[in-house]
Amino acid sequence: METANKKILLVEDDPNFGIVLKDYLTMNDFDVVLAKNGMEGFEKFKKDNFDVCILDVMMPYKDGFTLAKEIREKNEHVPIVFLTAKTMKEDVLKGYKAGADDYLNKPFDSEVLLMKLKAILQRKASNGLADSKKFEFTIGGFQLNSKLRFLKYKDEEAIKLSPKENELLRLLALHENDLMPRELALTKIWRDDNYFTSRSMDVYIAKLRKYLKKDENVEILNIHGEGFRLVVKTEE
Amino acid sequence: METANKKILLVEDDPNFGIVLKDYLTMNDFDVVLAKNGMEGFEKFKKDNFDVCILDVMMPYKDGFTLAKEIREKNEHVPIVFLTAKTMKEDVLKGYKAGADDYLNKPFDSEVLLMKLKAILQRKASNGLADSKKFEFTIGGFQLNSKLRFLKYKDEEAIKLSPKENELLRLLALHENDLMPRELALTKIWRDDNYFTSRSMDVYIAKLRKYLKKDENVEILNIHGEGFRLVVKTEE
DNA sequence: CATTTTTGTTAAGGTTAGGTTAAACGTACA
DNA sequence: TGTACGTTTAACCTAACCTTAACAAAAATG
Repeated sequence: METANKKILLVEDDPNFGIVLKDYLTMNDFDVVLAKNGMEGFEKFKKDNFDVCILDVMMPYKDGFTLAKEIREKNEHVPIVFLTAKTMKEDVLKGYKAGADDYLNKPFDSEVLLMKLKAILQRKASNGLADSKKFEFTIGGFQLNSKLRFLKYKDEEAIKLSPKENELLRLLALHENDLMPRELALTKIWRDDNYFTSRSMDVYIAKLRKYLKKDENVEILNIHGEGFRLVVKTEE
Repeated sequence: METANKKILLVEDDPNFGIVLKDYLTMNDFDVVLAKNGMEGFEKFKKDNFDVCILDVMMPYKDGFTLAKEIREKNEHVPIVFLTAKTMKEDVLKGYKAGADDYLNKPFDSEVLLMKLKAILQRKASNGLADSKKFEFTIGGFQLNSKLRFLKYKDEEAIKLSPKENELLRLLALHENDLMPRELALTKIWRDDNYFTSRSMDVYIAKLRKYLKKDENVEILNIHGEGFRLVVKTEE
């Protein structure tokens, strides 16, 4: 499981409802930042990294849609959920156009909100869009702890990873089953993209392959000229 | 002509409702393929490329969630909208887990559905999934993943494609059943149009034909002096 | 129907990217 | 000053990729 709580930006102008909802979410292990209007919401958004934004539609100074558009300009992927007083078709369309991920009509069942949040976060996570804060990975029969830099296969003793081994495997894991471009690793880990750093990376790929050999369902494939792909075969 | 209608796969077991909804969507400039159950829906999905899938949740043989999972295995990105009879919390969560993009409760306002579809298509489009970023194709019994550069026939092991093979097949797929002008491939892929590049392209056409031989309903036809045409015969 | 042009196909050749191992290098630290 | 560790560089080899050549077949041309 993930250790760090997910961060939510909640923008709601009704102070009573805002505080109740904030407390409810906090009780359910979210870190909540509450803003009283669109203006304040945008300021707070810029100053932090949020996993989800929950925006009331009807607000003074800056309504939810306008705020959503501004947020989208800063961050293309952060999930946005709208809260609205009643179902108005125009609002629904407007919301989706502003880049909404979901929609809730007030009054709503708080449990439904919770489930939607969980589902959205899970979807984003599995889509690989998050996260610079992810340190623990399951790779087939392996457990990678990227903070403590070790790789453990089933019940065997953990293998210690060097910084480069660790970062490279972590990048691959973040892109599991997808392309991890050569250039990405070189710029992120080696901070330079030339012939020698590239060869160095190949050496590390070889090392990782050696470690991962223990599980035949895990392998690092090369996509010629593009990069590498960490594949985990899921047998039936 | 890039104004081709968007293609929808509609899977709905109630024949009356299915036909009415299909007609309504057709009237609104969508191309709709209707399937009566999950089984049939999956068959039809495999045989074509859709822009959106609308799935009823409650269906005989194969329910909407199972179908959604199967669709996700073939295509990671196609938007999926669920139709469900009533709001059941478990279903909402299950749906999002299966990779839903949206959710509608029956009975629903048909205009709302239209708007959601438009919004979803727009969102996908603005997220850069236009022509230039489309990389998953169904070609008869084949699945082409143009990002990861592989071609998979049914459940056989994926064939790796070289960059040129991949781009060429992708261009052909983008013009499925239509002319893909020689000159287009040469300028887009080879960046030069002369005798030698043209011969090189012919070599690649031969390679692709060899791969595609596995499915006798798929072939690359030559249009003398013009270009090539990727044809997928749909029997029945 | 002979000739030219275009396409189909296979194979050889050259070039570059990647796989792997080992030695060299650098730095921290005992 | 040496040893331990992480990293880079070198070296050698294989695999992947693309082009070119060569010849055959098909289609257009006059």
